[in-house]
Amino acid sequence: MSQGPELIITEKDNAARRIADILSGGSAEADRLNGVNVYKWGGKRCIGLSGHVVGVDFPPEYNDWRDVEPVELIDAPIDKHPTQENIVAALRRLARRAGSVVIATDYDREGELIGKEAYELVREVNEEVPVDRVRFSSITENEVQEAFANPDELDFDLAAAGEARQIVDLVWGAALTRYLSLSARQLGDDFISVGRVQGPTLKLIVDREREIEAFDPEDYWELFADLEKDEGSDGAFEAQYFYLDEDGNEAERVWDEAAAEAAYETLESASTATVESVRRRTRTDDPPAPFNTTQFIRAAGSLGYSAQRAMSIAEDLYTAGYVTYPRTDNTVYPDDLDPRELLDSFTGTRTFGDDADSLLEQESIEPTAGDEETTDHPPIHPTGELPGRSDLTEDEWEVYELVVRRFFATVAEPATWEHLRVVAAVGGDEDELSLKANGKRLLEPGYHAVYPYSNASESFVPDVTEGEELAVTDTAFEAKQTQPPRRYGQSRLIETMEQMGIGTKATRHDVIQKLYDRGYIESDPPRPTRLARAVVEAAEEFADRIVSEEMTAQLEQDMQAIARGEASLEEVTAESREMLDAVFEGLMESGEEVGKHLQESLKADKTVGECPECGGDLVIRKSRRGSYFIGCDSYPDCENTLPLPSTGKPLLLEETCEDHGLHHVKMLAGRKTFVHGCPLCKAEEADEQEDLVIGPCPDCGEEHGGELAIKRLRSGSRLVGCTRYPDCDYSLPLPRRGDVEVTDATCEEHGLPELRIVYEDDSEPWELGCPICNYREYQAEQSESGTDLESVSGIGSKTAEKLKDAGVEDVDSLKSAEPDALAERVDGVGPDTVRKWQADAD
DNA sequence: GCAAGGTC
Repeated sequence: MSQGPELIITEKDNAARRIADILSGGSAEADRLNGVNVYKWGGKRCIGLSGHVVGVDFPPEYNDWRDVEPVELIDAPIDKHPTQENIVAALRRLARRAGSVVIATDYDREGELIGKEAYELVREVNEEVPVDRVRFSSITENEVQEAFANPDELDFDLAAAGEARQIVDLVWGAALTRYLSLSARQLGDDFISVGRVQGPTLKLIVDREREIEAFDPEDYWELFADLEKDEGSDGAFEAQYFYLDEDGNEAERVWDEAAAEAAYETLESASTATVESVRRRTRTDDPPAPFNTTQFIRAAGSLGYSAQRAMSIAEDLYTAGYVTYPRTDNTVYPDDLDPRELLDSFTGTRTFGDDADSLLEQESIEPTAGDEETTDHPPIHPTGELPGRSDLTEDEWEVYELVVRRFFATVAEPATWEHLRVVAAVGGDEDELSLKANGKRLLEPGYHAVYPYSNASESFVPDVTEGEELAVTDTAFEAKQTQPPRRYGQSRLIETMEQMGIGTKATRHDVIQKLYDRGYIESDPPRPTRLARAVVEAAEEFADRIVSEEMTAQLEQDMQAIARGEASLEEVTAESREMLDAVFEGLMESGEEVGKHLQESLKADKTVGECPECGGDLVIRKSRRGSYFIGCDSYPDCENTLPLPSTGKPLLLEETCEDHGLHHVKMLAGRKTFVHGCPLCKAEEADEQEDLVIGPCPDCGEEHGGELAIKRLRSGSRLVGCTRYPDCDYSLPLPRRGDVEVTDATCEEHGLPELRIVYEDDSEPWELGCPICNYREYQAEQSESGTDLESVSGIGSKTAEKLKDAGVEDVDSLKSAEPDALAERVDGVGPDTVRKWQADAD
């Protein structure tokens, strides 16, 4: 029997802490090793990894994209190397003296692989130690105790299935990405990527855009009448004309204009309608299933959160202990979730107390269940540990409330509706027309009472009886057109990816973000760029698999075969490599074609329009200082340029300027995004507008007689600046939006008039006051707050709070912090993470 | 500097 402590390895720190807590009965203490948390009690140690701590890649001699032919990557060796050095080092140190090891990573395929990676790291330093595997699908007392009482073995076949995926993804992704990037001469930051998941996702978006463009609208007409039970009563309602089509189905759209007009003539001349039938039905409306990641993102999406933002908030709420793990496919609550106990934790609270009480009054509580029951994690639900209102930001609170209320909904009663359908007729025997109205009344609100995000709107139709005469008080004849399909929104995209089986709960939202980062999509809902179309077209012609969902479907089958022991990793990856060989044979034959097409599309994405000076192309360029401007493609023969605003990244809109034919420009800058419009119009407006002098320049007024003036720049921005510019560059900013008015009031300190900003819409004018005082106040505010830590990607509100506790107040102090020392002070944060933040902040 | 999958 080996001596030494038992070492428990989990997939993440959070799980390690909770498992240690359960197994130790609360006595475990946290210690830090290499900046990694280790929980200790009795003869046990528990450490959390950070997902994969080793990664697959080609050896360094394959690193140079220019030196290595992409095709060579197909049969290149693949190495595994630590990617999280500090965690790997800590694990090795613990493993060396461990008497036994228990792998307690997540209960899914990737968890098995992560477990196997940990196993190999253990074996490197300790050949003898026995290694067990435990499996549980939620970190609760019962499940964890049960799992540790019945340890199992690692499933090496299942892990091999995951490894096969890693290899196939790397080989196809890297070889094709390098090929496309090289052929389009796009090396560096702007490389052109493809992959098994991003490919089909991008094709989905491009295909939809193709449908929209190919769409041929059709005219149709719809007819409506307002009916009233008794004249002057409040029993008025709208009814719509319908008829039975050739197949005997009810139809409302009239496709023939003459027929529509004839019907309308009858309708318009009718003064009464006779009720022909009344049908009343009671419908139950079942409460929704528990949240998996996709449905959570969708619900948060309807509150206005992007997929990325929703997940980031959920992550913070999870880390703080308020909600369960947010990455899950499961829509069935585990047996040991006791709804009453969880509801109990909300009683007496201001926001949720009343609803929790009313739910607890139900005789029996039977939570809803969705179709997916998985072993990974429970559905997303509140943990029962409640945040105070001031512990969370407004957004966090809104998302937290959504999760709480979704849980409430899943344990609430169904709603019942009364549907009332009335059919009435107008006209005589010859030209009789049918009108229908559908009313909806909520009889029992059920779950809607606790879940206001669902649609519970009623539509009124009064109580009428068969044979009753109704007055026709108004009629409407509406000419309409069929509409093209809508672009996918982010949550629809994620739902569709889930249906197609591409990506995972933890990656789908990242894939969408990647498409934005690569310049494939823009705006929200996302719209594909020319480059995206060219990439999809090239793939369709030469490497169809990489943009087809089939690749994932096939890989999924192969992985299952490996997991069952019916196929080997070697067989599957060898077959995949052969297919990629065939793809490259086709690409080699195409010569320069693919690259040319990609380059043309890249240029089209940047082309604003025709240069008015030389007839060449005006394109968006980036200056050496990193700012954007518009320049002529014929430079240096033509030196025409137009400035762009200094904030944001330019995006060309479809819309073009009527005067100049140039595309309008939108500046993307997160919440500060705005439409700049035609860059030439902006420049001309600035040239035409006289500077308006408002007072002496505080810098050079006395000495040189400089004066301050309200100026409009060719880039579209406005400022108060010195008339002696460029000899004097004194300036004060002015807001982009609204008209600047000069008031009669004068600032005594600076001798300048006070300014007011008035807006085109009716919103309150902004009394900006003296521009010098205003700017001074603005600067004071800025320096007080510093740059917000949360502006760094990866830092949420909870982490920001922890950093502040450790004395790091803003981005500047984060940048100057010493990573190892900071990691020691902040729970759950390693030095590598700090370095990543520092890099992001730069 | 490539992918996709974990996690932060």
